[in-house]
Amino acid sequence: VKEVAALARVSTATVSRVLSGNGIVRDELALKVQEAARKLNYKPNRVARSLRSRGTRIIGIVIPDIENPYFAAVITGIEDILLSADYCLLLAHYQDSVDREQVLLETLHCEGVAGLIFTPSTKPSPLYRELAQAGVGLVALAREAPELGVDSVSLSGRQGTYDGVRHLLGLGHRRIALINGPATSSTATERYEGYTKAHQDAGLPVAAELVRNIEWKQESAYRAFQALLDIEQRPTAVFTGSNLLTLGALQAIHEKRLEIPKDIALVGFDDLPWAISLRPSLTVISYEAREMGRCAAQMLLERIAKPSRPPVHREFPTKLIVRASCGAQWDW
Amino acid sequence: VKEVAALARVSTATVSRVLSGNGIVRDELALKVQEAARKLNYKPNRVARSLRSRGTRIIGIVIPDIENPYFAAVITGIEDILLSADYCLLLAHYQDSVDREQVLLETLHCEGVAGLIFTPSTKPSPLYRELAQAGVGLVALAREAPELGVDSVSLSGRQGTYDGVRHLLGLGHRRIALINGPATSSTATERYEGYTKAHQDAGLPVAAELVRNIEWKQESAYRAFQALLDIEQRPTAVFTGSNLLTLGALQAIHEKRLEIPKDIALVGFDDLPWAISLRPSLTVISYEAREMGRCAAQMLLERIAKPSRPPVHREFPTKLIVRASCGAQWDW
DNA sequence: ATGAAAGCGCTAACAT
DNA sequence: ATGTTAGCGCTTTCAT
Repeated sequence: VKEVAALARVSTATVSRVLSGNGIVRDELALKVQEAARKLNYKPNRVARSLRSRGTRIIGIVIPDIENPYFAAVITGIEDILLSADYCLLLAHYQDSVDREQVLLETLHCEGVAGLIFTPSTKPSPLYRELAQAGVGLVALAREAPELGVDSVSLSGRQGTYDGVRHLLGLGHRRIALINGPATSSTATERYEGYTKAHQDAGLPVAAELVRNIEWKQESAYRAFQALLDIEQRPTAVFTGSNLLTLGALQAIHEKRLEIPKDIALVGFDDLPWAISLRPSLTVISYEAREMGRCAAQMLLERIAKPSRPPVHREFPTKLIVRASCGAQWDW
Repeated sequence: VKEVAALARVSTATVSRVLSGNGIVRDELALKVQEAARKLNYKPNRVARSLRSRGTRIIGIVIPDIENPYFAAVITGIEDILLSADYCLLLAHYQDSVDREQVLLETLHCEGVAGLIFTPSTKPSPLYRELAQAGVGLVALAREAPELGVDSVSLSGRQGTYDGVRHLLGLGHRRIALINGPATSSTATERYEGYTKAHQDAGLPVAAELVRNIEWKQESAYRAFQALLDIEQRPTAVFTGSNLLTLGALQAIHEKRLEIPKDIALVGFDDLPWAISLRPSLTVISYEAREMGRCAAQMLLERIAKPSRPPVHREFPTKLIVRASCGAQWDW
């Protein structure tokens, strides 16, 4: 700063005012400062700025699984908004590990992030509350965290599952398997509720043996569905609770040389690029992941600007995209 | 710090020494300090630390496309190493936009990152050089940047493509299409070289009209391959230069009701979870993306520890995984 | 509207 | 081995 100040023949304070956009400076001087800064190729040191002004321009992104294209899309949406607001993104990818989540949250705290967009693991760590109290803006994503009382952006997984299962029911299926995440996961619970409700509304019972709670992993889904295909009264359709689970179920189906949708119909959560390239193409529950990211980012910005605002919630709708795997249409 | 120092009845310097692990302190005192810190729930302010010690513990990750699962896997590998070395990751995802890359690099510079793992767009921005001169450790990933003279971790895309194409050639195919990225991309160039070499080694000519350079996008691949399937002497096989391109080609093939591998055989770059769930399962060129990430992170750590070390390069091998789409085996 | 000066929370250098 | 002190590069009072 000093060099710039010297070159522009002003004080460091003025330089700061010009470059950070705070305070009022005569256009004439401002120009001189900018020119000097350019001439010296001066880049303000953000660390020093953060220290002095007691606040960074860093937002932490806390997510369980970045290899899930869904989260990748969300991140892209977040960037759309936050980068143009001159924030940068600190990635806290905890790889489905609660311990790791804990450690990462502590680091984020130390780094003094201005805000956090987070998808907590099963039960949100108490650290979230601590961060909130420390004045860090929080927005919960995809998984609700009502106990924290923070802004949230979620997905109507219940309705989505309901739509998918009802669609299968409407197609005449009476034994519909549900390959779902762990019972401890709120996401999985939602899916289960939708599944149950669809049966109830149709006046049909749900068969407990057709519901499987497993890890959100392809391999687990593969094994679970293998087993399910071996039971006496094999299901005639399956609803899978996420993209990875769909892939696992698919593996099991192929291995048994079953034909989709003739032998078994399939509807899965999450639409992804490969869903249309599969044969048959996949009937899925789709939603605007990127849009959700944008929304969360926007909320965070507003929260930072107005910390006292009462918490806001927004639920994104899902959409049933009927393709071939459910058997409702013949064109693959 | 002061409060901790007061509670432990030592100086702030001692507190710093204990908590940052530098300097020597009597165990007795160290314990007292740690206890005091815990009691006060004290978290050192990393911003202040960075300012004073002239160096952050932040590493920038510069990548073109986070929605590509390949990059997501690389990031996971990077985390494996860097998080345990107490670094955090600043995500600079430039979404295939050169302008965005530029802006992000500037931000990273201002944030004072200690190092950078980057996959540059076509021609590496001069900012990389600037960063290197400013003492930031650089490791190039996936795309070479020989002009920068920095450490690099790359992939033998040439050999991989060679293997894939030779495999198809060996199966008797003589008209093999190549769906490739833009000619300006070094990745695409490599693929092309492998493709050409395989033909040369087999004493076969390459038909220029079978080679298509397009954007790394599913939609582009779809249209390109649609066109390719309409030409007079239709190709009997196709090699796709990346996962997204494979998906696009698949779409075109399905649309024309062609059967794989009978009507058209397919081998593609990148192995992904869905490759085995497709029918027929995909023959692919595979490689250890996560391992590449680890390697890059390791290199960066070494570079930071020893800035003067001559640049190191490491090329990861690829592996041809023969499944069903190439027609070499009957079991799907 | 501008400048002078203080100080953000730490750690490094120096002194003991 | 520990304490004292200065200062990292900026922004923000407080004067003027």
